[in-house]
Amino acid sequence: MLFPCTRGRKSSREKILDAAAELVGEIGAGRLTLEAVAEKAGLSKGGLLYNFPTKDALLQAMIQRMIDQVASEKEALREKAQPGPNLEARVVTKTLLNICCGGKMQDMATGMMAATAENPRLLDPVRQVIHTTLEQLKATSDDLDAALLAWLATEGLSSLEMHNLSPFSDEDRDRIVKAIERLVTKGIAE
Amino acid sequence: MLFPCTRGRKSSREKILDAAAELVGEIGAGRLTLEAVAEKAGLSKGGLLYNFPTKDALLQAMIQRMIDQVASEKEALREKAQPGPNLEARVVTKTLLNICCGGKMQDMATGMMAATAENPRLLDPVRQVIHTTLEQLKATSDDLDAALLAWLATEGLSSLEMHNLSPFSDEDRDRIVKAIERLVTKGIAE
DNA sequence: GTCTATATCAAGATAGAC
DNA sequence: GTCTATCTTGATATAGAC
Repeated sequence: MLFPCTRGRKSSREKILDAAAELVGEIGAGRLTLEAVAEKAGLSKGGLLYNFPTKDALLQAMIQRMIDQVASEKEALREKAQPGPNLEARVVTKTLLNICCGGKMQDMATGMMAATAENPRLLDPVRQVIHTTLEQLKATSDDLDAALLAWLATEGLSSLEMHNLSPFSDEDRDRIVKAIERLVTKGIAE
Repeated sequence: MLFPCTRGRKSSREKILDAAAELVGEIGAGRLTLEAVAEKAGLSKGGLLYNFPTKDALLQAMIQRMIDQVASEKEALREKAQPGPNLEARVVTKTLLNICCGGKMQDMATGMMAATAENPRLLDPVRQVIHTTLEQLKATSDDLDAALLAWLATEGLSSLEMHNLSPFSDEDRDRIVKAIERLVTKGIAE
């Protein structure tokens, strides 16, 4: 996804995407209205619609930004990754745990939910990413079972956190993250 | 959730809930309209609103029915479960794999998505169930790490399938289910 | 590039007939 | 208990001024 070179301070585009992501978390995906987004971004409805001609365009951009963020986090982690077994799986799980679940970047969640609600086909690019991830895991894992389970457990945790359904305390979560690491390096017991 | 004793053929209520669940899968949660539900259920909008005075009431009933289905499937499986380690975790994962992911009962998914989109607070009862599940796992698991990971992996798979994001073939899925079973009985390797 | 104003439309909900 | 209007609201999108 290309867009004009906007060095310096945040472009309207970015401000709008930020506002939209926050809003979904606050009021729910189904209640995301262009007017509310415009207000939160400090813009009028007309100004918003100059940047994103339709609501679908806005949602699509939210999804794409999320995908790009995940991809770049993944690249960064791949640089620093220790060699060893199930490398790809370790990178994938750590990426998800860093971006989606843990931090402030719950845009991921919210963007996806908004898109799903509005138009399931907007998730097609995500489908593509997930498909590719599976291919890579299959091609490179030393212990595929452990790799898949670690990946799925991460997706599970991330999914619960997305929907604000996570029952885990900080200590619980810490324990889980460590267990996932252990699983992906040591495998399932005989 | 109590409702009138309606032996014999399906009550309007049930037909409406079925229709709503199917519709969400077909057209997306955000496009679930009362009119569409009414039509699919073979009713008019007025007739629908007699049974469920508001859209929230309809969504709430969808959620509750889903919770009840999961609970009763869980009870059934608990009866038949083999004694052994991590029993609760085995019951929980098998329940999820049977109900949510595998079969025809994708109501679960769809109901949840519709509710999330419309009003995140409608998921409160689900939050309660998940919280209780965690408590039970903590109280009864022989190997809590393995129990939690198996549960989360199941949630992850179920979440992908919910959103139609699963990249797994039937063989893949079979392999994963077996791996989850192995994890929950054998644990993580040392 | 952003604003105001407005057209258009569809959705949820109500009232009252049958 | 279900139907057919009808009301009301609010959301997307357009047109054209600044």
